[in-house]
Amino acid sequence: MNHETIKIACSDCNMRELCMPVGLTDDELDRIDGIIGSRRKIKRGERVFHNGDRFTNLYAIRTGFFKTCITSEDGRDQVTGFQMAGEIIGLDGIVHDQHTCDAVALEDGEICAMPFAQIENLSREVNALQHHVHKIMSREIVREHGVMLLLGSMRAEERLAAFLLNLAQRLHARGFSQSELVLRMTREEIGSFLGLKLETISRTFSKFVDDGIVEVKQRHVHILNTDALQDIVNPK
Amino acid sequence: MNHETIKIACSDCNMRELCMPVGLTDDELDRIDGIIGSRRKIKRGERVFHNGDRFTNLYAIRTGFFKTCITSEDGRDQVTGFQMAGEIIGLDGIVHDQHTCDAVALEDGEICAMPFAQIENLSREVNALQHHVHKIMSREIVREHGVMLLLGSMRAEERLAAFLLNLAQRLHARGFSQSELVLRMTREEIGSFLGLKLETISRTFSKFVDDGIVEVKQRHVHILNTDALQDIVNPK
DNA sequence: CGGGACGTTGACGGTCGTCAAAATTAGTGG
DNA sequence: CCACTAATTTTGACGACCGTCAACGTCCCG
Repeated sequence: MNHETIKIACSDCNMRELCMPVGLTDDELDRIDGIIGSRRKIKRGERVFHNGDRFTNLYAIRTGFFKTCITSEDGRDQVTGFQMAGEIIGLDGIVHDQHTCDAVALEDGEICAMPFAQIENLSREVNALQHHVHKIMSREIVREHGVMLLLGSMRAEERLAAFLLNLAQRLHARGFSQSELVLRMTREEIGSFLGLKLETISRTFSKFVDDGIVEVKQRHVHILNTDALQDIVNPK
Repeated sequence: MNHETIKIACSDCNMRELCMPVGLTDDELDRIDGIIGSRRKIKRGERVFHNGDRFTNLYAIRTGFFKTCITSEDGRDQVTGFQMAGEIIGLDGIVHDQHTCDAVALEDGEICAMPFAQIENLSREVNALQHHVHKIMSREIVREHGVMLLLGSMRAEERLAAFLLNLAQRLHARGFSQSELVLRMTREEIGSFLGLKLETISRTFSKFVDDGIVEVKQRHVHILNTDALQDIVNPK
């Protein structure tokens, strides 16, 4: 193991409001700090975990941008999500003590490894932590319902519009601009997530530009008309 | 409330291996019995819960066949899953104390309501229950990853073949035939789940019949060639 | 027996995938 | 810093797949 690891505390982490339950006592917070095993730097392209890896940790993203993807037997690939600071990855591994997807860094970043056995131990004593873990898993289930709606019933323009609005909203919640965003993934990865081919992503971007809804320079996207995007997602 | 409710015990339930962790002591099993609030009969078409309902219970299906579906603002509908005996529904409600989908019975059945607050209480003391709850949620996340792969990358024939194999396998695990199944849902509901229109479902069934892979009489499906279905899902 | 829900089939068109080529950018090593 | 190669993106032409619309058939239940 040549990963750089640093001992760190949630209490110092500016992502705490995103990862952690609110209203903890100092004592509870200290105890949660104790289960954060290590902070690990991840380089672009590096995998946090891989399909088939033994499951031991959940990972909280401190910085950076990640994707999770599954590969079917015959080599089909599906991006199941893009994750950013404050989000938790690895929940797929619990059921069979083994990860069923890959988590890959799309840019350099840092993650906190949290041994799941310790999370279970501590959540028996800290009710807020227990409920928080349940909420995180439930949130992921609800998020995936939304993706199923997108994949099952939306057309290409609707999918891309929904995708851009979702990204912008999540970045905004982290203090970034609501209208300026930098895509950390390729057109192919967007396409894989949205169930479309990269050419369709490219064409749809071009159409949005023609319609004056966004400006696109490479991976820099400037949303000029949020309402128009919203109307595309939810045609009245 | 005019729902018929019956006090019931997990220890008597023949679905126990499916709902419950294994290796519990008698004492632990008794305590889990204690949180099963009521057994409720559900008629075909009746809703177990509805989008917007306050979340208080998870529900274990004892008998019957159910669907869960979400509706978007503009009225789009997406079936997010079909559930049968031994499966748990309601996990979507945890994150916001409110259900975000509908659960509807596709045939008469019985469910066990399990107050989630009591599940949390007891799982602080019974480790096997705690871990079981985590596994159930993780299993649902992994299942949805599979649906995303299906919706994102498969063609109509592949989707329907995967759907039939999945149903047959789950029914087989419950002691039913591996090759004979009765669909409890309409073509439209299958289509909604698979991201296809009902006409496409009907046409694809017809094609499978022409190819000698299945026999279809209404909702009765006889799988004649499982390998052929498998080859459709996973073309080599 | 009649009405309504459900299912099947056909014709046609639109959306998006496929294939190909060119343009632009990023990455690498000299 | 520059040259060169690989990776990514854009755009076009064409066709396949599936959606839409319509008509008809079947089953179920009162």
